[in-house]
Amino acid sequence: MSLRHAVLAALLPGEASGYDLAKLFRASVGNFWVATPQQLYRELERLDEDGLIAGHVVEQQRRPNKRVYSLTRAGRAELAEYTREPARDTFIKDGLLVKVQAVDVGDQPAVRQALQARIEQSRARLSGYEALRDRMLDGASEPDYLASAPAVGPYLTLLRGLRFESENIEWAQQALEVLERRFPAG
Amino acid sequence: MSLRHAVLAALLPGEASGYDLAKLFRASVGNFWVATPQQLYRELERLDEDGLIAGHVVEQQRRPNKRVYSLTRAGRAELAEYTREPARDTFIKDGLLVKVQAVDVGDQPAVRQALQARIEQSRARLSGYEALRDRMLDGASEPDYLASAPAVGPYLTLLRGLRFESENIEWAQQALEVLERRFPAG
DNA sequence: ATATTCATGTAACAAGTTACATGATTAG
DNA sequence: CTAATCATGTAACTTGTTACATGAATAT
Repeated sequence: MSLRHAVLAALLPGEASGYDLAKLFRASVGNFWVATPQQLYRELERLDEDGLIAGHVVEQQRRPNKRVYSLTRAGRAELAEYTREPARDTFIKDGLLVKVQAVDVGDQPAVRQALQARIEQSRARLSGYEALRDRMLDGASEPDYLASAPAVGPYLTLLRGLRFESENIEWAQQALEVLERRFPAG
Repeated sequence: MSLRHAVLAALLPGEASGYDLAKLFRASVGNFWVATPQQLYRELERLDEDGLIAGHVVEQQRRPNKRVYSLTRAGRAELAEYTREPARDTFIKDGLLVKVQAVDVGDQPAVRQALQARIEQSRARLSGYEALRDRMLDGASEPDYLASAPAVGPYLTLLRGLRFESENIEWAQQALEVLERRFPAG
């Protein structure tokens, strides 16, 4: 299990609350590790118990108080250790592909709609990632950024997200074209 | 949960034993749904109980007997129904990306090795998918196949696998180049 | 000789999902 | 005035993982 390492890696750029992490996992980190807020809150408790992160309560006037966590030295060491361990394979589950596999016995219009929805979702994510990249680059060229930035890991994973979503769009469009030729009416 | 639908979809092209399915899920289906043999055996029992698949024992002389399952009418209907249901998002967990995210505090040579291993794994899978595609096409051109084949779903999901693995290779190569420039020594 | 393939399972444990629960604030 | 955001959790239930278990046949 390495939800714990995904959480540690997500905390690398800086401290965050459970709520912040939930947003991060919906946005950028979600590209390579999916987790629900409930999983995150539970994992944060454990990481805190194990001394890999340290939390402190930030009192707020107009908002509920929040507990903000950051990596401890032990947490950083644990992450470094993780990069040395053999990792399990990519783990993917994509219901849309199950639908496409079943399209010949299924409901064609429904499958097309699902493909169309995927295209739109991927476009939205792409925009989000492009905005994130622009914020990271902050006007610099990519080579300059990669040479001078304090860290390149988050940029590389972002690149992967960009590629993955573009790929999704292209494949879904190809699938739609095939289905249109195959079932011209419905 | 739709391991059950992934299993039903995997049985679409024809009957299979638990062992056969385990191989399928390692090979082609594993592109969009990962499952271990244990999960599969358990799910096959349930699907059988629920009447969505039917199994019969095939007695073999030189091999252990096997239980071979095929879709029932109810199973096919369940799959068709699934194509109409709203699906959850892509669900991805990729430890390699966690390592890359952590590369700046981690062990660079280890991360590079992991990237290299991913490239080799993806190349092997690509070859497997290409062989599968050639067997499906059986000498026909893609448009001819798509027009005349009894089903297009399995071909479309295979295309996705091909794209996904090519993509993996390109991204990993890009990441390696970035790391080589960033950490020229180690 | 040794490893891999064929073929199926049980049991204990760990992790993930879903529903429920609360409650103030701010943006539209 | 309604929806979304901020902020965190509990509890019940469903899944998934790992280790163990067996045993013959075939490929190297």
